[in-house]
Formats: sequence, structure tokens, C-alpha cells
Amino acid sequence: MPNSSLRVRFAPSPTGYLHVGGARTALFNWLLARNQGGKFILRIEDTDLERSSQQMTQIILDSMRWLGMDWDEGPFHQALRVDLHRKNAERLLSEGKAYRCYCTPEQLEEKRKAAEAAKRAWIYDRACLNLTVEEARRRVESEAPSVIRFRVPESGETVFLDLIQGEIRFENRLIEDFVLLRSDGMPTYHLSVVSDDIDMQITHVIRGADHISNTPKQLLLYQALGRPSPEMGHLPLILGPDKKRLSKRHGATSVEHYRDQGILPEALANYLALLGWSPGADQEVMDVADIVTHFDLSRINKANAIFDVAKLEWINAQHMQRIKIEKLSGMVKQALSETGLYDRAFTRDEKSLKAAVELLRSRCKTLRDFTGWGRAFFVDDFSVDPEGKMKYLDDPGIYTILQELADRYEQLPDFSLASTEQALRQLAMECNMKAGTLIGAVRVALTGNPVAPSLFDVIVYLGKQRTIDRLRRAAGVA
RNA sequence: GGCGCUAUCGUCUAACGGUUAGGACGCGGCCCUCUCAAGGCUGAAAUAGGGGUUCGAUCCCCCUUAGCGCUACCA
Repeated sequence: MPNSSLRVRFAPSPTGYLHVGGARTALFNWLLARNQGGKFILRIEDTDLERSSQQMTQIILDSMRWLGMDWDEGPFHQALRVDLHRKNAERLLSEGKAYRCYCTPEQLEEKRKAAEAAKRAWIYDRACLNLTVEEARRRVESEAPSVIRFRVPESGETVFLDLIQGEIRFENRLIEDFVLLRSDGMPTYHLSVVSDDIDMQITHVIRGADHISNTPKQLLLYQALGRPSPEMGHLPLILGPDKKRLSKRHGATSVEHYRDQGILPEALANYLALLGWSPGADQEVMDVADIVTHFDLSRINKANAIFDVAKLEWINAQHMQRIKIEKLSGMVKQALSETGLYDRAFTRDEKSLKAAVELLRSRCKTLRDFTGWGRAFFVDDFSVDPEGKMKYLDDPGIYTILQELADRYEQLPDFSLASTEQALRQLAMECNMKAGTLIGAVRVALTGNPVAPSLFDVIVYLGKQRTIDRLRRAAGVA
């Protein structure tokens, strides 16, 4: 039962990078739209002029695209739509559903503090709602700055059926007469969100659970404006390992960061989708298309989830193993270029690059491992791991053996998996040493690392000349 | 403090009144093996506590506890 008239939106405020929490909110909206054949709308909530910036907007858009999301409408800039918001505020004012408030921030702060000191709950006391006609006239004439406050019903309840959380109810008398329009004439969050969601004909608002307590205010606004409210769904929050809300304190929170760490976009999307949502089957590693077809709001969890980097890395490793080799090679090439390790002469051609990637992929957790641990597969300039050196190249006798192996390899008419292995084992036997020991030594000589793919695969990949050179270099460095 | 939401292995989660409470990450063991991964097999590990409802509660209700969120002329 796809609902092609469904319209959802993601509405970030460009005051920082795209946070993984925000990314997940965006993703769930996008998944819902794509699953239902509806529309996904992007709206930039930049009414906080001081904290918003064009650069941040750009970074957010880039991160979304990188994650594989596209949008059908927008990006709309909320700051450009304030006239519409103001009109709604004025309409409510003229209909008596809102009123002017002349209280200064200082006065309010004072009352708030007093209430706090007396351990009383504080919401705005409606001082300006109860102004006598005379007082009201005086205020208007004095041209003192004022805000427009929404007049919340003093009794009754605001109840809604949350798509994810179920029924949620709030007593109206505990809801404050919140500000719609600031004294500088700029709309506040509640006013602009509702105005824009109405104008953009949003049918489903899917957002973080931190907005649950904002919901009754917004629902009351829809009512006052005489418009049906959209369906509401509140996603559980993403927490850090200490169960606190995920923040910079936990280190990595931006999508950009994970991209820089060498996480694949499909892996991050996969992991984010699994945070709070579960596919019907036990299959957890999915590509985006799979997730789109299986996505279903009814399978979203209500409890907050802790962001687990270890599992993200595992999922990433899984994706690196399953992805088409052409695609992975392209990403590795990009990573090599970015770190200045892409040497066309060394890598020779696409086929050779693919061979190296194929050899390394099951041993890598992120793209970074290709340029770090896998360095010797792409350039000749690599260092030798001290521990590997100590373990395998400590005995001076090994150098003559490596030299000898290089000589024998040079004589080999065909340089293959079988022939190189046969020659090595033969030499080990003659030297009265275990093949495994020699293999270890050669591995360190060729890759600088005691941990690497199967040795003879490495030898064949490097080729005859490079293998011999590296063996002699290791022997010579002695 | 007030209001709201939540509560299954350490973590992500499945089980939508009846299961030996399942899977995955991580951790341990074994197999494979030239190292390390990958892969296969396997082990330890959970229904927060207390009351109800019911023939029967992880599941429904209440209380407690804990965690989180909101509590601005920020979004």
C-alpha cells in the first residue's frame, strides 16, 4: 500500500556539520519517501542568522549526497520565507488567538529565577494577556518593543498518536504561551516550522524524539490556523557510549569525519538504518536499495540507541568485501590520490590495481587501511615494521638466504604462484629451516609487515623485478 | 523541580500472551592455514525491581528505580 502522496522533509539548521543523528533523521525520511514513492523535501532552517552559515549548508548538502540521498524539492531557505510566517502570526493576532507581550527579557528572567528559587514550576504568567484596556493602549502608544505570543488554551489536553511512540498526551494548562514573533520581527522556530510544513504540504513529520515536547505547541498552531496537522513520528535518539546524547565530547559525530576515516557511504547508511530500525529478516548487511524496499515505520524501535563504532567498522568491512571490485578500486584510487600515494607507474593499470585491492580487501576495515597498512602494495617507499624485523630479520644469516632467493627467482623461467612457492620451499629445505620461517622473512622484506596476504599472491602481484629488488634491498640494508 | 518518553545479553536488536528467549557486533575456544584477516563451527552473556490481570506473561495495567528529552525573544 504505497502512498505516493506522502510528503516528508528534512529540515536541518546550518549551525554545524551534519551530525550522525541528523543524518539518520534525514535517512529515515528519505527511506520512507523512496519506499512509498512519495516526495522528500529539503528545507534549511536558517532563521537564526547569527549561527547559520552558507558553508555549513554546503557541507550538509554534500554529506547528504555522499550518503546517497537526493531530494525532490528544495533546498528551501527558511530565512527567505519569513513574510509567510509573519502573516500567520498577524492573522492569529487579529483573530485573538495570539497577543502582544511587552515583558522585557530581564523581567521574564527575574520571574523565572524567583519561581526557581521558590521551587515552583514556571511558565509565562500571561501578564500581558490580562492588561487592562487602558494599559494596553498606553503600551501601544509608547511603541515599546513587543513580541507576539500564542494564546494556549488554559484547559483540555493535546493528544496525538505518534507513528512511532504511540499515544502521547499533554495537559494544555502546562503549556506556555510561547513566542511566535520576536521583538525584532523574526519568527521563532514553532511558527516557521508549522507555517512551512503547511505551505509545503508535508504529510508526515519524522524527526528526533527531542521534539516530542514541541509537538503539542505545534499541533495547537495547526488548529488555530485551521489546518489539519501532519502525522507525527518521533525517532529515538542516538547516544554516546556513556549513554549521554552523542556529542563532540564523544569524538566523532559528523558524517564528514566518518568519510575521512575511510568509511563507505553505503556502510554508514546501512549502520544508521540499523540504529532503531530492524529489517524483518536476520540479514543485517544490506545495500541501500534493499533497505528502501524493506523500510517500514512500524519496525522502528522506541528506545534510544548507543552509537557503536566497532559495529560500524564491521559493517564497513562487510561492504568492502561485497562491493563490486571496480567500485572499490575506484574508491581506493581516490584515497591513494588524496594521500599522495597514487603512483601510476607503480600501479601500472586498472587490472593491477584491482588485483591489489582484491588481495587486501578482506583484511581492511576501512579505506584508510589500504593507504596505511597496505602502503607497500602501491609504492616502493615503505618502512619496515620494527617488530616484524626483530622477529624475522634478526638473524644475520637470513640475508644471504634472501639474496640467494632473489638470485633463484631471477633464474625462474616462469614467475608464477607455483614456481615461486616451489623455489622458496626448496631453498628452505636446503638451508634446513622451516618454510614458514622463510616465508615470514620474505613477507617482511616485501611488504615491511609481518601481517600481509598470502605470500605468493603478493609475490605474483609485485612481479618478478619488484620482488627481486625488494629482496635485495632487504638483504642489503643488513 | 515540572512535564514527557523509554527500559530484552556489554552494544544493536528479534520474539507483536504459550519459544530450550533467536540473530548480529564485541569477547573466548576450535577448524582452515605461510602470518593476519576473511570464512566455518562453537562457548559465555539478557527480559531492571515489585505488584496485579490471565490457565499462562518479555509482551497488557499500576508503582518503584534508572536513563534520556524538553523546560529561551535557539532550532
